[in-house]
Amino acid sequence: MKTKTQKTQSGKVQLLEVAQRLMLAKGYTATSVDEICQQADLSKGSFFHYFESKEELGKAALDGFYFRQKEGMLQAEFRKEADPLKRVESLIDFLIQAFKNPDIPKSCLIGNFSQELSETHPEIRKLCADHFADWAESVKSDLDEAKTKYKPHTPLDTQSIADYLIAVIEGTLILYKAKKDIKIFEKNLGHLKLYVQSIF
Amino acid sequence: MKTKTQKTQSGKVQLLEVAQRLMLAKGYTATSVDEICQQADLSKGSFFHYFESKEELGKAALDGFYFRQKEGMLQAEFRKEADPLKRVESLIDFLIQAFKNPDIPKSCLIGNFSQELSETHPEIRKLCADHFADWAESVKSDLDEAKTKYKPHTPLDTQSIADYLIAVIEGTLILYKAKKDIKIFEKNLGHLKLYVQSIF
DNA sequence: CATATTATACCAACCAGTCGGTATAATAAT
DNA sequence: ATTATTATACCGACTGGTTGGTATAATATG
Repeated sequence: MKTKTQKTQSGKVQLLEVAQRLMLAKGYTATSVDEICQQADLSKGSFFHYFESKEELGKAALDGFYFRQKEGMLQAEFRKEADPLKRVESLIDFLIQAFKNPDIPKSCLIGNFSQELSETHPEIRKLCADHFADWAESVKSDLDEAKTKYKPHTPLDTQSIADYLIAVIEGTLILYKAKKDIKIFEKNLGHLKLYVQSIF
Repeated sequence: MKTKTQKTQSGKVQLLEVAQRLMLAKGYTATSVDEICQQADLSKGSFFHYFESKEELGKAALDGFYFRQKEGMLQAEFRKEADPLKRVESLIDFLIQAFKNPDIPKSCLIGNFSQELSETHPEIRKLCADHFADWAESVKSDLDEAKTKYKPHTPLDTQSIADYLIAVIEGTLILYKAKKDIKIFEKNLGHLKLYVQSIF
């Protein structure tokens, strides 16, 4: 019956989870392979059995992070909302609520890696750009639907509005890390929501 | 007459400039004291003559960065604009123009340090929070003036609008580092400007 | 048996920081 | 004015520890 992983997760998954947690908090460079192994209760030999380098682990952690975020979004309740504009507004409300949850890390691996590694790790920079683009695309498709439905008088560049939404989130995370005041999420995302409403 | 430092800058200034440049590009952790010394053409002995630790250098570089940015803002032409609302709009235009200049680094030491060090270096985190607060205060005072002058119908939380402006800038920098497309500044700051106009 | 997983031992390079010392110049004492 | 004292700027070797990474072997697992 208990054929696979009954006591604990596989070594690879464990390493990825620890790496993600540490890198969300301290970034890529300040997170050492040794510390990851320690906290994953595995040896360095195991680490380099699963990942051929720290950078490969970084890429895997980044992909895993984005995949989980995307899954969480797609399966969230607000996605069932029929009206596309309300769906965008609900996305913002969903984020406001999510950031109120103390168990949700106030950090984004894509933003962290983009800031820290864009000049030194070109492949990771590219991955960040791709994930940002994919994220923006999913927002853009709702905005396009809303545009078709509500035909606003002013011309709308939905792509750049989606990018803007991401920038507000990433910037708010940075501000939060300095101030450590959770209210910044509600306030900033509130402004963003008002803006989206104002242009439709 | 020429009593002091006519040929080259003092060692301390040189170290600070190199540190700022490297940390703007690669962050704090990935920038080693050795590399700073190499590029500043000074020995490690000299480094620790001027700074008692790497963290103290980080603080000094952070303060210096903010001071320069603030000076640049205060002396900019748009500050002479009499109308407070136009002054805020001109600030945004000023930033759009500034980011078009290839010589201006597309990076903010306050944002970088906040993201990278907030969990590990509490004193630096505090410094970031203070600088963000000071920056926001300068924006808020213009917004307050505009509020008094134009008496908008909707109630305005000028403090949170100022924070929002900073978040948009910081988030846009992160997006830029991934995408490396300079147009993101004009687009995102354009949305911000529209929002500010819409609420007055 | 063979393959996947884990551990141990090790490495060279690099890390922040220390140390003892020198060269120079400003200041004080004679 | 000359000498003694002190402070500043700087150097480069060195330390203990950490870094990412490797080589090899033990242990599971199928």
